[in-house]
Amino acid sequence: MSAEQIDHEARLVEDDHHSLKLWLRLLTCSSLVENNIRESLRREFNTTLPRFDFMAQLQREPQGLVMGSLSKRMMVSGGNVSGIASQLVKDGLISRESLKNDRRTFVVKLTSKGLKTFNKMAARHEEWVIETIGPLGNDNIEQLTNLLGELKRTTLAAQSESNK
Amino acid sequence: MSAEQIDHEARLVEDDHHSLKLWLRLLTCSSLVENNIRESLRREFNTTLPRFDFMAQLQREPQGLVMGSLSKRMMVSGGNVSGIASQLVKDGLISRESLKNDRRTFVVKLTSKGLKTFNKMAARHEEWVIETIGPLGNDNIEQLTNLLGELKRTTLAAQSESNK
DNA sequence: GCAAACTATTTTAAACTTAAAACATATTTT
DNA sequence: AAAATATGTTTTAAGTTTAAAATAGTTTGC
Repeated sequence: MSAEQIDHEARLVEDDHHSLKLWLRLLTCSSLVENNIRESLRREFNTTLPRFDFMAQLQREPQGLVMGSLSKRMMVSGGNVSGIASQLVKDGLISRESLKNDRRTFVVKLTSKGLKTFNKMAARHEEWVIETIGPLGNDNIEQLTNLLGELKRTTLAAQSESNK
Repeated sequence: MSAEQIDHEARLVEDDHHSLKLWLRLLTCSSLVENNIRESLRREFNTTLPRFDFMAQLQREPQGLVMGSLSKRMMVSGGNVSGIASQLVKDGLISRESLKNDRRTFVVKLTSKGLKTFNKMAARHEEWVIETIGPLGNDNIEQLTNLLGELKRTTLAAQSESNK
């Protein structure tokens, strides 16, 4: 393992461009952190990142969210959100009920059990993240956050451009 | 869609910490770019990101790679790599043969058809990435790349720490 | 008022992913 | 030289994810 420390960037050759290098490094970093968190969630709470993410979205919207909105926030397909919701309902962590005025739409909310469970997980989650990212130092963290904010803006702009 | 522009960070509340914010933003950015690339690969070449990634690793190692090494580079399970390899062999894009001295290990290489196919895809891939990330500007790209390099280092360090 | 178009969600079928078990081969120990 | 252990890969079984089709309900245009 230590003999060959390798990852997505390993594919780079000399004349590749900076954008490509940045993209591969971005992918490397987020995979590294993500695999970390994913495994911790499984180990300590026997749950998955998507389920955690789903609950996290609800935690800060006590009035609940509709499925489509969750799909957009989580950036995954509607069918996926639908499946996760079914599981969480079965586990009693969320409620799902249709709206009075539009019976196509469903609103999902954390149950009180769901909220309690989520709070426990969120506390640990933050600890893991701080363990992983914290050593980078506050200045770097802040700079990185700002630059990624720029990247997010330009990426979204490029997307809406191509959807014209 | 434009009415509620939302993503992973939407879960943040005021007193969350900087590390957490950075992690969510990292996830947002890489999901944005990744979904972009993934869809383009499907649309234009009817292939997937894992298959592309697999071939990309081989492209710069003309002498080929063993399965375990690919698994590490791609940061996915061995079984996964094994499945992708089977597909690519079936499509004639890679060859897979066992070593003389150790018949447990398999070396996979791009076939000439595989190389040709990959080169076409890689050229388009780079265009997509440049369209997406390029607008950020060279200075930002370079800074971001460096900072992510730091993050990569500290994350790896944190990991080897916890594996002691 | 009713057909057509649209919207929100779920279901389905196929592909992907994983952890763990199984398999095949190598190396080390006794 | 067995037996035990280690290594590299594949298979398996279960879960996840997606795009597309299906379903259900709503709105619009005539």
